[in-house]
Amino acid sequence: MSIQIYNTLTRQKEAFTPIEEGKVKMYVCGPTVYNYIHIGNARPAIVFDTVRRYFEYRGYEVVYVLNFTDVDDKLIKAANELGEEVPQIADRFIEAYKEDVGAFGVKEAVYHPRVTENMDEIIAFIKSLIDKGYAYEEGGDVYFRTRKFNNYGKLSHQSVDELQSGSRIEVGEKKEDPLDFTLWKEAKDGEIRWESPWGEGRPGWHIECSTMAKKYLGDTIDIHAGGQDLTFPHHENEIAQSEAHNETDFARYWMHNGYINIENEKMSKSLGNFVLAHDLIKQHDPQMIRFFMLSVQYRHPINFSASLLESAKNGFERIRNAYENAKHRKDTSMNLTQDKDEWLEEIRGLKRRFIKEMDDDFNTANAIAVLFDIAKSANLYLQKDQTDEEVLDAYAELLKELTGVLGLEIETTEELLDEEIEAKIKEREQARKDRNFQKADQIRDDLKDRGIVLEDTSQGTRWKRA
RNA sequence: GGCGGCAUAGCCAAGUGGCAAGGCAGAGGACUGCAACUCCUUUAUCACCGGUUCGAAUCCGGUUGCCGCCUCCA
Repeated sequence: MSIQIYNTLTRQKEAFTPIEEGKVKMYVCGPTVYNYIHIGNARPAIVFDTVRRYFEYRGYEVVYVLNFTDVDDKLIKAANELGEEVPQIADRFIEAYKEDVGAFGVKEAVYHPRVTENMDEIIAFIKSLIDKGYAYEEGGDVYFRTRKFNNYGKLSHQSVDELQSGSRIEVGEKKEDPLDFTLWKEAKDGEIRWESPWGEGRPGWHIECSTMAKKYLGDTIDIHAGGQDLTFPHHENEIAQSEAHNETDFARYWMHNGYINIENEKMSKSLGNFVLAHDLIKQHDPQMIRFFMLSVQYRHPINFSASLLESAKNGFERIRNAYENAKHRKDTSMNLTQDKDEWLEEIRGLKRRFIKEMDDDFNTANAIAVLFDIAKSANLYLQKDQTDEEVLDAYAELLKELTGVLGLEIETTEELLDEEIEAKIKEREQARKDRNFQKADQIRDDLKDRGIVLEDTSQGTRWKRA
């Protein structure tokens, strides 16, 4: 069974077949780095990181490219407001992006190209489009001749005429046609600029992705991904540019993630109702946030609220508990062989289910449901009077392996306790033996205040961090 | 106006023809010195109306409500 991907281009799930055996060339539209990212920006980062991890789990090499838009109108505006230069701002927020997204367990891309580092390629790309008649220069700007590209609208499933009727016609535009879009923009006074055959200026937004995808991945890539709102016009324009230029298909599979809503309203920087990832990870376990995001199918919208986060926290805790319980029980486990094989077969079956769910368009919601079933199964096994080390290991390893595929870190207690706390726990155990429960409870309360939660099991007392 | 999405238990959320997954919260019980963890039990006329079918949450037609894109946006 192969991996199925819902392709925006065809509006259906398709079996994934790579261009090159065993390799996935994947381009994800990255952020414009003029501010900290909000959690809506974090969703594609997390979702497509999970896609990447799953491909890798299934044995593919993934060439993962995520670009940074480090020059555009918003950056220029931010620079003016803050009294800084564009490159300074870009550098700062690229670092912030990597830090925030890293907290969510997102791996670094193989390539993180920046617009300003690919200016020669971008200019050459535009020049070639002009040579082919797909673009024209007008007063220092360069525009793409949209109607000349016959397949325009194939991704968003709109005809050029329908788009035309809905489009705004700006007064004083230099465009031949309202549907044409900017490839190169003439610099205004004081704006950051690059030399070009059309005078000093900077690239339009869409051209960077076409150029950098080609440079790092080739004329045709396997997967192009981004937020739903990029479908039109951004991705549609990329297709027009790239296919006009390369004269071949640009991307075989297009993936788009749904929005995050706040109070059922779209969150966006322009609406001002956003939650910055940077702030959120100070208040909540970022791993739990990732778990929350993956608990919904990536194409569906997610509503965001404190109570939903609380619910996710408790759910994630359940999976972590099962893992810790299995590991803890192992210390006192005996090796028994009677029904070992049945349990190991059960464990293999659960793993197959996880893979089956992920194969179906990365259905992380169902994959997480399987994680809960593994936790339940492990907990049931742990109820037995006697357990087998191999089975306990198999449960713990499976939980670690599959949470890892989702980019979730299940380990919570790498740090060892200091001696004082260790001594307190021993002291309490003695108190319990002496049936001095008042003292025992006192110690437990004290440690709880210090963030250490104690649990008494039939195999002895164990602790975890709150 | 064009294109598209969504409506499933108190909440979240899977499920595209065959007795409605899973989680959170609640209630009751077991275990426990008490807790915690865990286990067991427990809650759905799948927005509405009509149709196709032996059989529909799922397919078709219609209705209502909410949302997105068509303009910078993940």
